[in-house]
Amino acid sequence: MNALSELRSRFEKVLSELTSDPAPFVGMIKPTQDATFGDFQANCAMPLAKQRGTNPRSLAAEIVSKLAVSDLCHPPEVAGPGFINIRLKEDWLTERINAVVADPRLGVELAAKPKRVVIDYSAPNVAKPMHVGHLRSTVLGNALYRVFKFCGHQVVGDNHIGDWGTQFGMILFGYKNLLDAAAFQSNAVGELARLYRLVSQLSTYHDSKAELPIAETRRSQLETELKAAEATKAPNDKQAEKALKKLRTDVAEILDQIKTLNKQIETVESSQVLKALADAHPQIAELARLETAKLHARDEENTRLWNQFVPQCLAAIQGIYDRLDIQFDMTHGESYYNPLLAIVVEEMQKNGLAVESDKAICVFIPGNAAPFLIRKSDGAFTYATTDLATIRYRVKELNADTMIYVVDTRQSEHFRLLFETARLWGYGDRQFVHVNFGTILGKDNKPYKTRSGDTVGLESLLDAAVAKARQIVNENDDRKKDDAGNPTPELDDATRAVVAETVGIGAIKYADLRHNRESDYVYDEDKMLATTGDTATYMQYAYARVCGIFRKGSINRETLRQGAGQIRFTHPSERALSLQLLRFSEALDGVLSEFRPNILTDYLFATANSFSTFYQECSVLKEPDEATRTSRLLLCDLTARVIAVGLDLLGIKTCEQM
RNA sequence: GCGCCCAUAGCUCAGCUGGAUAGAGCAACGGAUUUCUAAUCCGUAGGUCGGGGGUUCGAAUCCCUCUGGGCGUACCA
Repeated sequence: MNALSELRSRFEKVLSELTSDPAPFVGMIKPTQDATFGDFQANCAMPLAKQRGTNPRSLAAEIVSKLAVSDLCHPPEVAGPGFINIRLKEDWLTERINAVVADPRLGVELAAKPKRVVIDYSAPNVAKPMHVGHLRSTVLGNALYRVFKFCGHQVVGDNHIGDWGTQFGMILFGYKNLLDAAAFQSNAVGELARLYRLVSQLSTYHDSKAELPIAETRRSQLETELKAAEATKAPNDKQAEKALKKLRTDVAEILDQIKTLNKQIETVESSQVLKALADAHPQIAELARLETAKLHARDEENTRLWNQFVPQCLAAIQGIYDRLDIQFDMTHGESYYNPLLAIVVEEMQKNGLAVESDKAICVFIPGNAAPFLIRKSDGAFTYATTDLATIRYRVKELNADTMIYVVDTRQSEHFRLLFETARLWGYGDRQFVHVNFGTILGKDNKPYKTRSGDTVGLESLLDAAVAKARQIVNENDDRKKDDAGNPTPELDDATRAVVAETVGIGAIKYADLRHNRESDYVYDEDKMLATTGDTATYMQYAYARVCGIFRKGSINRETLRQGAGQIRFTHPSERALSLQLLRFSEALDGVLSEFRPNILTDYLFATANSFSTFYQECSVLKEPDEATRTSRLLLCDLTARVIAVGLDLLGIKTCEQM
């Protein structure tokens, strides 16, 4: 048990005498923000005194007097308006840290009540190559997957790929009408991706052509309105001021839209080849939709092509997963649930949850303006239907009690409606969580795109980061010198390549995980691969430095751990590092209770920092006193294990040597 | 129009179930190197937590309001 939960359980005994619901007050015991107040502080006396109408300081004193904690900390002190400050005893700390040395789980207990969790993450579309938009769901979801698993929960990682939608119809249409057979022969997936882009581009072109005049009409309308409003506006009329502002924004927006439309038209019309194709296929969007419908209706040819394409696309995606070290327990795409959809809709209509409206079948949830649409007016099902069928499958077949969706925050409304519908449908006893996250932005603070406006492919992103990492690895290794100042590079070419891959991929993942998931963040390669600061590299480097100690001292870490040596404190940095290492499980608890891996990145950064300070202050191999040397070696070993396991839980790898 | 989210140091961000002088990293400035890997460490400076009001012993955190931004808004997922 970690120090925090130990303290909390001791406090709970006392607090339960003072209140019928001690839980929120127990939660007010936290690590101190400022080390001068000790290691932990309890803030519960003030609010509890308010509740009981007594004096907070004397209540704090009363709590302290009843508290049985003399085995683990110094007598708690009451400070300020009623804070209780706690400093752990060295004896207790050394006992705990030595226990953790012998613990392969590093002091993290398995969950007492394991949950049956399904985590739905990554979910790319097979029709198009993975791009920057898939990064967060993949990285965040996999980190949560790993932490849940490590903490003893039964986890199913499910990749709910898009293999059944409109996009696939575009591929089918493209394959039948626009195929470059030679290209398909040499690189099938690449050609399918090109076809998707092409069909998508051509149908956008026709849409834009149709929309442009409408937008122009709207523009002149708005501009007229704006002029009139400007002319008639009385000074100091706040209402009119506001309306005017709104009009100006509207005009700016419509101009922007017209610009986009013109650009899309221009792109096609500036190319003779594209223009000819566009003219040859005026109904392309509709025909592509028809292909989708035929697929759904089990058309023989489309089914055959689907069976041929999907495995190839999946194999291509798998290449990226391998490189990112991402695993799933199952990959059930949308197609998997297709047979269940009609039943779901029928059932929901029968029990009155869903009704027909404008020829579509909808679930109306009170308090929500938009209905939850489970069948379109043309008879096709939507992703809402699929998601409902998926919930039923996960409950019935996988026995899930918790279902986690790692999906962009822009889909919040969908999940609110989905979860509410699921509750009405009879799954109110299950926990549903939308682990939402923000957008990855470019340096212009707009969604990250290439200069020409295309989405950025994930593969090229990885390649760029790894190439940059390779430069850094080269520079660093070439800089190494012996005492006489002669260069002594340590890494051969193959090793440098491995280190670069580890550092480059780690940098991307860490940059994603360290931010509060709900915030948007700016993708900045220079920053994530900076050789200084809060980056994966910093922790990977700390780990490599520890490994260097063992390598140089020819020390076997297993033997060391099983020896009779003990960790003891001879320097403040040893105590600080030990306390930090003992907080590992607190960090993991935090990740799971809030679904926030950034709590773990914070912890690991603080740990590596703590280690770096210790490393600076305390020599290990050169330490003459053998007991102290062994103590420090044990501390090094434990630090390395915590950092390596912690990074592994984030899906980030380490190198013995950098 | 309706709804959701955001605004914290020069920059990028933590902190948000209310708690002690608001924290990191980068950048700036000053120090540490006969190195167990300086891809490091130590220190200094930098903030009316967007503005205003309210609740409270106490507010970056909760409520109201204003301003500025982002996103979503029934048949794409």
